[in-house]
Amino acid sequence: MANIKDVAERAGVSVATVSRVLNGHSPVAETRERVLAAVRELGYRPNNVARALRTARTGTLGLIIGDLTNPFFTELADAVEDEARSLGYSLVIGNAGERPDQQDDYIRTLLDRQIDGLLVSSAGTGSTMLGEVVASGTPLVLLDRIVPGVDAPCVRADGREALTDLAAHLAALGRRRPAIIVAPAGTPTGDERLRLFRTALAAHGIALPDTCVGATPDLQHTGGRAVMRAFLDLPEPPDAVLATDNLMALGAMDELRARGLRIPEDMALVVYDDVPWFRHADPPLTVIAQPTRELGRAAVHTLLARIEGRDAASVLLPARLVARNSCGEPTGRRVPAPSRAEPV
Amino acid sequence: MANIKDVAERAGVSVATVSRVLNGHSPVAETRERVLAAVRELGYRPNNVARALRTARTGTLGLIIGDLTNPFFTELADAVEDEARSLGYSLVIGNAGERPDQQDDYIRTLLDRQIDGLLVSSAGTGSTMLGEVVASGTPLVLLDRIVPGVDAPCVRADGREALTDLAAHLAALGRRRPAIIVAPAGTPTGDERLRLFRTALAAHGIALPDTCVGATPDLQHTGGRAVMRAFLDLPEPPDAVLATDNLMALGAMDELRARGLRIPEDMALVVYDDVPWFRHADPPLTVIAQPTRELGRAAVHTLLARIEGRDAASVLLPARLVARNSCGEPTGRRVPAPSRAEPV
DNA sequence: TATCCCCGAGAAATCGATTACACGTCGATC
DNA sequence: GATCGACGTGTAATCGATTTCTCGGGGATA
Repeated sequence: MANIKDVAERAGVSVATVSRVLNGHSPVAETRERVLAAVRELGYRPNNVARALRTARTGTLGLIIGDLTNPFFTELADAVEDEARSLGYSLVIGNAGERPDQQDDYIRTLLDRQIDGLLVSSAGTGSTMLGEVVASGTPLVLLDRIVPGVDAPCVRADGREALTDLAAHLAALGRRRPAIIVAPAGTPTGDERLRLFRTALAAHGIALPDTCVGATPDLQHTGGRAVMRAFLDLPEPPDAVLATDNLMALGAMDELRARGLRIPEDMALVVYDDVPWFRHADPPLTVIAQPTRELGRAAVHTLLARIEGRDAASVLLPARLVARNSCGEPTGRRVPAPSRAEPV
Repeated sequence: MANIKDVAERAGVSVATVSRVLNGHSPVAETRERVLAAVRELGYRPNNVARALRTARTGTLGLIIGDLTNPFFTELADAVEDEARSLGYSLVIGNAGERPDQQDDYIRTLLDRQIDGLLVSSAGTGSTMLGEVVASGTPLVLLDRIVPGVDAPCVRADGREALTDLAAHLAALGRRRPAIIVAPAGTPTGDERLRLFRTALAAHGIALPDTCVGATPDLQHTGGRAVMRAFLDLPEPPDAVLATDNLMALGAMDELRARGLRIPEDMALVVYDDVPWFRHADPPLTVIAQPTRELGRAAVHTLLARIEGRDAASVLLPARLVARNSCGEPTGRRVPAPSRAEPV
């Protein structure tokens, strides 16, 4: 592979001139043409490793996501990638697999590769490396998940409005015994969703007793299924369930089907996160949709602000209720906002 | 951030010694301990950019996938990532978004970053950069998709056996008018699946007329829906459809539902690629499952072989039919092989 | 006791770019 | 016509590691 020296020789100039031409620093017509011709003829492409060493900028952002096989994170990663790319950065995606140790491992790797900034959807709250990232001065932005004690802006969705709408929706449909499937207590995201849901229900005089709060240690579908099983075995089972993650919802649906129970007749189901196939499910699922792509975009901008030394605050974007048919509602309407047709 | 010079000073040795200790080249007890202590105290971590410049090895592999939001590719990427990671490499994932120009862009970026090797699930066959990769000497392995004219080993699944089983399965269930939804003619993967399916059906005396071959220009669910619509408008609609991609299957299912048609009573449906939620669909879908994780693993090994200068041949792993209920089959059996319980 | 070898460790070259500094040339100004 | 500035370009330092070459000292052998 040709290097800058080869180009310089071929063009009959010094390496400094080549560098200046290529970076648009000061050169003029004649020399410029000779250099560009040499570049073309040799198929020269600058070595980014060398450039990064000298400039201390790699043009690479890191993204750690909770789980590569979770469609919510995938869409998020896709959005981040798009935005980073359009701004001239490339992206290294690290998959934490929902394991804090693997996450720390990955953060270490990315730090060693001298990325310019890091986005993290943290798996759990026990990451020791996050503190080190902040200490090392590498710009850091949290995405989707807060981590207590880590001093970095966080870009995420606010479920208050959507959960308020959901409570109204359920109340209007006569559901009086709601339940929720969440991450274990102590998980900030789970705790918050539980709290907001409970508050929103209270406004309609509906209680959310502790027996109707099911925590899953894993955030997987097996956990969701186990919780649904426990709900159904209750003396007075709930008549509506909010699954706070798409995988847990899958498990819950399996348990319902296994017992021959139908959605929404026997049980209303609402899912957090709008995974593409939910709208094609039978019945189409009522969901709380996070503004995934906007989150990704905002996260990149926030991170770039930090990288460029501007300060950047946390961002909170509203999630919204998308009412389909899994609570008994006629199709294609948003509640309680004015109806809005949804293309299928 | 501390550098090797700081460590050397603190330990009272030269930078060369530090490097040797850290790379295990020739160290001895006493000096070694001093160096390690200094490393610990300063929190030193080697700068990989500098190391890469000197050694011409970045310890990074590139992976270009067709579409980040397609669960098949996600699972593949996850598998590749796992394997690469366990072998001490990190992975940069590039998302081609099924667009050859974006793919070329990405390949360029990765090449500039001096990755040690590249895995590509090519979007289309029109990539001009793939030739350049080969020419540049960067080790290249194709994954899942062949690209004619590119001289590199390819790791992918072989559908012959599965499609043979599928033909037998459909014949046994009395389906006589099968159809297929494929990528447009000229797409190697699509052409091959069509050819193999047709041959397999012929062995049972079943024809696959051209009217029952529907090509979708996009590989998305809208295309799948359009093709299914055309099939259903035929004077004699098919009684079984093979969708050769999970997204196209989604669209096909939408069209069936919109017409009030049921699976499998009114139409048998089989899908290429076993996306996790297919087994939770209603009815659970009969699929042709590719050995995704094995493909990812094999691809990494093949690429490493190339990187280390050993030669490496193409790899072909068998896909298999997983019969669930979408053709009318009782649940949980593989056909025609002996039945095998499948955990749900 | 003298010679040779081996081994550990330092000095310096190196990877390929960017960039501070210095220098020469040219036109403009007084 | 001499001086100054601006401008274009070359020389060389630099980024942080690895690695070659070299040297000094200690142990073994004759």
